[in-house]
Amino acid sequence: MKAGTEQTGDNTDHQGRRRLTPAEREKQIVDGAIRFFAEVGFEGQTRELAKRLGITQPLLYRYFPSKDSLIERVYLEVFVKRWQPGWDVLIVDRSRSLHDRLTQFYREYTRAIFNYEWVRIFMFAGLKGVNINERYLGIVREKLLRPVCTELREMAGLPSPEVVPLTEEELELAWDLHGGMYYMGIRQWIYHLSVPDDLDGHIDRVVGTFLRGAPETLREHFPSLAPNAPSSSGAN
Amino acid sequence: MKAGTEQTGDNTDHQGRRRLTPAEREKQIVDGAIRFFAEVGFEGQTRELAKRLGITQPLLYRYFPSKDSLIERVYLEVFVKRWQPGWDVLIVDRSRSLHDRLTQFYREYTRAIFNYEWVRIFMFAGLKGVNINERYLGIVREKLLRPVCTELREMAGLPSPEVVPLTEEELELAWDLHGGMYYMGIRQWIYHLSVPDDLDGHIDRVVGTFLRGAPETLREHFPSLAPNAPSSSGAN
DNA sequence: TCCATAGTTAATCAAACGATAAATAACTTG
DNA sequence: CAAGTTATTTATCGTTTGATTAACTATGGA
Repeated sequence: MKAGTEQTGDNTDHQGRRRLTPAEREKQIVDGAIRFFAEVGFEGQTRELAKRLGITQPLLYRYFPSKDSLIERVYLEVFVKRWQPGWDVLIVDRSRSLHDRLTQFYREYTRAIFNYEWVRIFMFAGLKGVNINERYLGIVREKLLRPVCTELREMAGLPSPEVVPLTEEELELAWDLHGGMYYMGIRQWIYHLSVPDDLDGHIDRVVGTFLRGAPETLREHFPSLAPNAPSSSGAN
Repeated sequence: MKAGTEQTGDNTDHQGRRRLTPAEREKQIVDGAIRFFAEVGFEGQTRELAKRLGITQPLLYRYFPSKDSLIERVYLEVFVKRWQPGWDVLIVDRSRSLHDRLTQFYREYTRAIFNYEWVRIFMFAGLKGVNINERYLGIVREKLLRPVCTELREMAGLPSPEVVPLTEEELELAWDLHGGMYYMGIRQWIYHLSVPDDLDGHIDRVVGTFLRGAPETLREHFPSLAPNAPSSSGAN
């Protein structure tokens, strides 16, 4: 096994030492880091990352002063600008049925974030206790769940939240809808289970099931506020 | 700062070197390891674990030949015997309403597994790619979701799975119910968000919403099999 | 053709980390 | 209480890992 010429590294042709502009190289490192950390978690080693990128470890430190700063950059890249402004208006557009709106929203939403990198990095961040999750889920609550609850009030013929503030119980019902959807991503990218191949049809059925049941649940939850409310408890 | 007597360790009185029976010590180590790994993940260091246990690091290696074997033991302890046999029969007990059964099941189920250790270790295992998750979720699918789908068929007045096999789409609907529930655990123990304080009431509402909507969804999904089926598409 | 600089090679440091061997002290037994 | 067993500690080894440095190489724009 003793070769006359010492084996040079081995990866990526030695001559292929392409010289990228700093901007290109930085992007390449960040993209590679996203994929790498999504796979192995943030304890992944800089040497291994460099190897996968086909560059040397010291070069990483030419672009990022520390591993932590690189991780910070990964967070930024993955989570920023992931909530599309159009979604805000979509949810509250009463010219369309709530079923239509929610179906379209979740089709776009799942397409936007149901991918290996997003789901896993978000979970790693949560387990690590980074504040990013709470911030992001705060957006989900305010821009999605709260509006959905408002629409459900309307659908159920109940007073608007401006008259009777939303309760935690209502928000929890909306969280349940959202959680059922997101759990698909977890099943797929963390538990390695199969998920619906007809995603659009599935979303349609889930939203349909929810919207068929939720208004009645809400009326039960606000017996005194329901339209033509039975004064006390009404049997099924 | 130079003390005459070298400071001895610092934790748990040096003289407190209690000598436990091997069984006691082993249990103490396993319990501590569960809590420790649930918090920091399996990359947590044996020195830190020992410190928290108030013992020295080499002692760990008297009870477990390697860190991996300790982790293996943690898996065993956390996941074994977590599916209670009574649940199997509860789900299919047609002397009670499906609403009752599912409500009781999820009350017991969440009480059994919605805790810091279970939720986090299960997630860490999933991210690490251990086979344990697939095995456990296989049980969930066969012992919970499939039976639930069978009961939904009955409820919707559709043929039993023995006549018309369950479709993936139906199972996905059941996964959605389950996922919505489990997402509560994730929100609480991984994302550090608040969850319903009235858990029983919440479960009741979620199950109610689901059962109110699912039968109709199923009938839509099997238009030709539905009782008094409208031959083609029926408008809402 | 020149030369600024992207990138490599190689070596190394200090701290962290899994694991081991030898020494020590707590408990048991006769 | 003496003797033996073994739970636990002390000290340490070998490796990994984030981070740094110095010297060298070669790409590609002016």
